[in-house]
Amino acid sequence: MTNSENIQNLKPLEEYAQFHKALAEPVRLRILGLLSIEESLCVCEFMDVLDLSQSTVSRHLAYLKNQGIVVSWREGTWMHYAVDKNHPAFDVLQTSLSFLSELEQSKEDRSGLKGFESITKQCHPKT
Amino acid sequence: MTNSENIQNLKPLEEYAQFHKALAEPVRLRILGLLSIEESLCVCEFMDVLDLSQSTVSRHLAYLKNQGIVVSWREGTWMHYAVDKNHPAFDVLQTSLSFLSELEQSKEDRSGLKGFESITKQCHPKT
DNA sequence: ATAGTATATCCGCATTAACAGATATAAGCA
DNA sequence: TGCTTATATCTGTTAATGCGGATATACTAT
Repeated sequence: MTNSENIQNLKPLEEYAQFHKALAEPVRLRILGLLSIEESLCVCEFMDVLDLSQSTVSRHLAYLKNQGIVVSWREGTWMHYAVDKNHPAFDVLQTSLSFLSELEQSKEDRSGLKGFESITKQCHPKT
Repeated sequence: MTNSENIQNLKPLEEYAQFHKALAEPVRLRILGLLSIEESLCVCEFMDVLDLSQSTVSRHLAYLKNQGIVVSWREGTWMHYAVDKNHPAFDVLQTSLSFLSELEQSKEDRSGLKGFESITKQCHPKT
């Protein structure tokens, strides 16, 4: 029996690969960079800071939620997202986000978030 | 000026995303799992343990080398590979490999490596 | 019930990436 | 020099994935 015949052992490995795949996109890294300093954010905050369409942001957030990296909850019409501390590989995620926080782009994003908050606490209308 | 207009800041972020992309494939994770316990291995050892073709193993090793995650050197006809401790995100890699080492598949791969060594110290001929 | 706002999902398009076989290249030995 | 062995690269195929616009769904206010 070859080493890879035990399909049962492959599944956790593939899930772990998917975990890294979730972090393998600049957009999702930037989202996580923002979520690591803010308890919760809504989709339009991401839209503004990242300069991306609503559907793009929504899909990436769904991706991260599907991988169990973020949790979400709805308050009225607003969705809130936060990093999930119960993820099996949370230590890896934490180390990854520490490294991410030192990147200039991540600092720039966070500055953009602060600027956002100073203008309004609510989402601005779409234009 | 929007937050993402500073292309100079995006490059390190994209490189970091590529780093995670290198870890986002089960085959490459298994390769790194083996390299984290063996100083150096050659292509046919990977072929045997992973049950993959020579070209597939060679390409994945090239991918990891391109990302600066492994280093390689040639001794005669044999190539040797090792994890690169000088990678900027080595801490992240180390944490990732620690988590990986707890997965059953990784343990199984390492057992397969030991079995390989006990049979022969040299690569067996292709059949 | 309807309109407004926020979010989720679908669609078509374009790009990326993994696979093994075939082939090219490099090093060592007779 | 030619053969053997090890490794790198190319090729065609298949599958996966990101994008924004359009549209569907959910919640709130009137």
